[in-house]
Amino acid sequence: MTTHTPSHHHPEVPEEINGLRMTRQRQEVYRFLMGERTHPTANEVFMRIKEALPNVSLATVYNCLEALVQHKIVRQVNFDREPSRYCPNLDEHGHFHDETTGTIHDVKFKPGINLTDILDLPPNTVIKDVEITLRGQLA
Amino acid sequence: MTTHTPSHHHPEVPEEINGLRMTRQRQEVYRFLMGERTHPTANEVFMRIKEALPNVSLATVYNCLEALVQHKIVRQVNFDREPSRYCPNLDEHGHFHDETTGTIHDVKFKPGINLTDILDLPPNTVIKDVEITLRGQLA
DNA sequence: GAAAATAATTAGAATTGTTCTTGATACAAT
DNA sequence: ATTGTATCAAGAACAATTCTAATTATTTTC
Repeated sequence: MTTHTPSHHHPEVPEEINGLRMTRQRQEVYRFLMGERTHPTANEVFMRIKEALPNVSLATVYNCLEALVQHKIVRQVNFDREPSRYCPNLDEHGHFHDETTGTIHDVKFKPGINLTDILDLPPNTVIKDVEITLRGQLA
Repeated sequence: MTTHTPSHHHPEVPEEINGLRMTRQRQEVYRFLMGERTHPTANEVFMRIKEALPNVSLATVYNCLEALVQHKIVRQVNFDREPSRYCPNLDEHGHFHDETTGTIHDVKFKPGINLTDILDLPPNTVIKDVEITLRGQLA
């Protein structure tokens, strides 16, 4: 028996994350995203992991990304109507879209800031998710 | 000559707003949006103004909306990958998407709050546009 | 005011990002 | 091993939007 049996070795990526079975395809998607600060699109992920997994399909990349997002392993980020991008940073943060270079930067909140402190929300509002996107340029 | 000549009457909607010629179609789109608090989609605008303008096309609605957005007469709002919605409120504000009812509410900032006060932006950043969207429920 | 130039509109085709369908594979549980 | 369940691949389908080409309105120029 020359092939690895998952339970008999020490993998780079755990077999399961947040209850999601980490198949080979999901591992590749996950590993690539973790090493990226560029917020790649599904297609960019696809192009990249094809190097390691030549038979992977774009549909599978979409499936993997959806699974990772649903299990809160990565975040999906949308800018206007552009293709969705994916972000390994799970901390609460916003995104700054630099118009001149087209790059996207994570934006942290200043310490001690609470969204509900600054927004005039109706009472008894349960916020499940916040998305803050900024567009502009680095002068 | 029984038809109106634009320069001879007092229209409900001015002939021009922010340098944009207000054609009949644009007027209908604009007037409908101004009376709506529901952030309609392009298709909803289309369905509605067809009542007044039966020959209007969806492409025209898209053209009108784009023109109105580009001239800063209305705002385009995107929620995840859902169809774009359009908002007549030009004040800086966010949007709360109530998951239970599917409705969208404008969210004001508390007075005196400046986005740059709470975000840890890189120096020399010129912000052209901010989008804040919240998802959750009114418990 | 007519003619020419420009802009807006329409209908439908095309495009794009994403999702769905189907059959094949892999994996897990019995 | 056998059955059941999950995942995957390939390509078709889909939905929102944009584009194309032809037509109609409006503005400008004479």
